[in-house]
Amino acid sequence: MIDVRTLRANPEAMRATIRLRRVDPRKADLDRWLALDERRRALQTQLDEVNAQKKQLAGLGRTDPDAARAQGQALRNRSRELESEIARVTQEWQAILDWFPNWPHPAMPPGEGDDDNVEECAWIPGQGYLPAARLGKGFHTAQHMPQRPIHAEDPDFAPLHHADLGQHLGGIDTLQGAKVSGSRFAYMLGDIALLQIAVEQLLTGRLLESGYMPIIPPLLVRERSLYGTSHFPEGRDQVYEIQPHNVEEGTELFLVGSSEPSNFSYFMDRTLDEPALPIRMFANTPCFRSEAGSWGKDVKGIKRVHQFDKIELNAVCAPEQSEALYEEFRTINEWLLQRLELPYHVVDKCGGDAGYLATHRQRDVEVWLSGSREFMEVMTDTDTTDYQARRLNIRYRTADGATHLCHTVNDTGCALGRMLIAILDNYQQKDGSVKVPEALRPIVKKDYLGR
RNA sequence: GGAGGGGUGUCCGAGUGGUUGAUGGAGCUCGUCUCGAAAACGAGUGGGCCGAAAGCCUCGUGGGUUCGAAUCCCACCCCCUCCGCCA
Repeated sequence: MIDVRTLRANPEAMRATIRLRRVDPRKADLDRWLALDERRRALQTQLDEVNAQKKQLAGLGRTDPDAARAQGQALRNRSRELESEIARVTQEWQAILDWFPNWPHPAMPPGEGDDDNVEECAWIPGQGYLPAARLGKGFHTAQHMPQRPIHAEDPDFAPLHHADLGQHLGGIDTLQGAKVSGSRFAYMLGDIALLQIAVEQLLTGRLLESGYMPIIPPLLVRERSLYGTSHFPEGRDQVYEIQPHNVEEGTELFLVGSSEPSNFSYFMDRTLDEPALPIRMFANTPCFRSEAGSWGKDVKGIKRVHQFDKIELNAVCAPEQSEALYEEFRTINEWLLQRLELPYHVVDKCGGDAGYLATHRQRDVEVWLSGSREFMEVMTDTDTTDYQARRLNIRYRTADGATHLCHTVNDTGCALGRMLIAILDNYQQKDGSVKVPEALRPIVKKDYLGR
């Protein structure tokens, strides 16, 4: 949610922002909102006056109740009319306000979709960063990326899709997953499951060294948490809604699609002391997504499934700290991919492709699948400034006693299922085996899977 | 699942219809005292809305009764205790 005072002062800037972010103008109906806002304030002023009179009468009522009663009834009726009218106006006012996006970073690239994202950097194992002159828009650097499985000892073979490779190795079973839970569910077994555990330990170790606080949060949350992080109302169809029959009547919970709402909600309605900031934390949790409307897309394998594990990085901080944390998260993302020796590029997301409404600025880290010759999103780094903190009511207190809204920054530390895809794809060998990345061998304790 | 108790400011804790946004204590801030600190004493100290001021809202949330609600009524949310069940 954005600050209504800033909005009132800059309606044309919001009109431009709605265009930049490609928000449906019927939902983010600025003109309607401005009219409602004016109406709302006028009504509130009237109500304040009536309330002030009521208060005066209440004082009179102590000495002369009959006189107070005579005048009071009319005032009460008037205040009720005003209250119900304000409630009606506020409901619509709020419903529109919910659809206004965060103010974008001045450098957020314009554009409609992923072809308009701007490449910040690209890295290839053994080569390092590509020169800036080779960067472009969208998937521009794909042409410079390896076109054969990069870690294959003999790259002269037709690479396998990760689903086939996983099945061949006996470590990914989508058929039994579908039998047990339906399509888009999978079992991961044995060495491939171990591979995931190894990635978890690699990253977790790094985060602990850097002082990140581990957090194990609830994964079933109330509506307010998802509304607070702005996953609602826009992404409501992407989560599972739980209506339990075996517990208390009327309980309504949602399975989180990311631990971000759970993690930030820990700080909901709290006022933190400034010296405690920034608070950096990470959670390794399952994530549940209904992916409604994506039928037919990426149906093979585990790229798009209803349940996957993810290490999430979150920070609650003071306003002047959020940009630095946004960069810090990127360095951790790059560190992991470089340790795993996976090629990738980082893109600055354009207005039309920059995730949820809370986004002030966002970048994606996309790993290159040298076998499949495509980029795949594995991490998203987002600075939401005070947008989420305002809805969640997360504040901090400065030394002079004043309270201000915090900023929140969040990043995918690692989408584990997709990282497995990247490893399988890039490390596959001619004989159908998969080389284990150096950094994971201490835990996997094998040089190859399937040999 | 059964039975009971309770939600008040940063915290503890009064208040059961009339200047109570709220007694008191702790904490915190400032001042006096002190070489300095502690102690003592004095003053201050929740959040939000509306350009400022005035004013209004806020005692878990929402409704209701009343001239007037923290206080009475209803619904919901949450917490605690005992029993049951369970990892």
